[in-house]
Amino acid sequence: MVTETMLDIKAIRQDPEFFRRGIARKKADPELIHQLLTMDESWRAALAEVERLKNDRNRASEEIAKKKKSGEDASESIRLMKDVSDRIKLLDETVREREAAVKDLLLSIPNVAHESVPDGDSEEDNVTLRHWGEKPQFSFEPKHHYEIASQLDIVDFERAVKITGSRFILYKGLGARLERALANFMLDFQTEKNGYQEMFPAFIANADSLVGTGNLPKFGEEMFRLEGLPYYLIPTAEVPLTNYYRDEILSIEQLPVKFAGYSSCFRSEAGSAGKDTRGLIRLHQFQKVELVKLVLPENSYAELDSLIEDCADILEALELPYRVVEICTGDLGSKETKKIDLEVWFPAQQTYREISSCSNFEDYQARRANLRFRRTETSKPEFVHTLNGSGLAIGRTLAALLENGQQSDGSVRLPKALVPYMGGIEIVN
RNA sequence: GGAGUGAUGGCCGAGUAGGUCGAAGGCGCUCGCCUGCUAAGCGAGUAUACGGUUAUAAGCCGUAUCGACGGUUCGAAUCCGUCUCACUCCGCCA
Repeated sequence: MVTETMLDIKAIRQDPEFFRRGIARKKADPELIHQLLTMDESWRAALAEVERLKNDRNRASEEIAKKKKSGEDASESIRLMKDVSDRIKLLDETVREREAAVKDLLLSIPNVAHESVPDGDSEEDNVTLRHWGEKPQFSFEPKHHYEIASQLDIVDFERAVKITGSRFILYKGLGARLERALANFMLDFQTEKNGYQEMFPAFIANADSLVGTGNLPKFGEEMFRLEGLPYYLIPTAEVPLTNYYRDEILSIEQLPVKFAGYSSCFRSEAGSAGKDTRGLIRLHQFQKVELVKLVLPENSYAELDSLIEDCADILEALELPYRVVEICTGDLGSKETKKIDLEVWFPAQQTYREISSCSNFEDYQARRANLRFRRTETSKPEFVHTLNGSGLAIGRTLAALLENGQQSDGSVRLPKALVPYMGGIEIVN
């Protein structure tokens, strides 16, 4: 059963002050905690009352059964219980309403950031942790990736708009080959070198799965929904991979689970009109190799570090300069406790752009997706911690390769690691 | 898409003239006994969630859960309705 619980209500009852401070760091209203606890109390009061009535009813039912068996008259008890049953029906409704209210409030409360996350108000306050690689020097004015792609005729922007619409593209010739080569290279790398299990999921997921990862109910407008069906195009392979063990209890030997999944990703990009409208940066459909880990709670921050390394490995193998950026509390999503972005260098724009995002959700998704493990055969199930990171977004990787590898004659030199995947082609021209 | 069958605990599998059924039995598993070792045998235990009590322990009390949701009833695994899924046959396709 998928729950819509986000945080542990028991933990909040236990230490409300901790959560007040925690959500204040994320720029949410600390008063929410008070509202939550008030509603929680009234829910529990109603629950206790209705459970007491049900207890009465169960007892009376036993009595009635006995009387009937021995031939006594039970009509008086039955008359009394009819009244009790009616009251239960009404109170049950109250309990349901208050429970729903508690869940709504819980959903509006963001996950508390890890103590190591830097304070900040916005993306301005994110902290660059390190840089890797030499930015390429050009003896000419470097072109934008979309200019290069158009001139080499490896991406057809105009006809893709005709066929589908804006923010869709079509890879052509060596562009299509490059897209395929990148997918194969990334999957081979993550499975052979970094020990992930390859997964190829359906690109459509049901509502329960999207609730499990936290895409629903709050972010439904960012996804494409199939008309008349409770199905959505997945915004990332994180959805099917994280939900793979939903409602299951794993044994401790199975952890950590490490999945690498290739998929198309569909984003409606509602509210991003006018942003990055050219090129491969912001599309309704792109391909990505996603890494997902299910891990022991005590290991999740070490696992986040290694996840970042696994993603950075790809950039290094592709000889792309990048930097590592720690997201501050004000820029952190409501679900993550800590997030590190990898940003790749785009010479034409003279800027770094996000190409991978690695996050720890602690037990946020596990709680929603009911993803648990047992330490021993007889111990109580506990929630795992879930993490994911892009390893990597293929469209943006392809764009970065074009810009960083461009030469004065308009051709593009490919990194050595990719050449075997391109059937020996070193230069795209 | 058409026709039919089914859905019970970790697994298998009883249970429909509604009544102490959270659910017989078996397997598996855990602990103990026994046994040169292993196997066999003997005994006990073995779901989850939520609420209450409590030390945020154990235990105890209560409520709910027999695919899901809703209904009938004092009372539903058992009756009725809707849905979902699985399997078989036909059709269609890659």
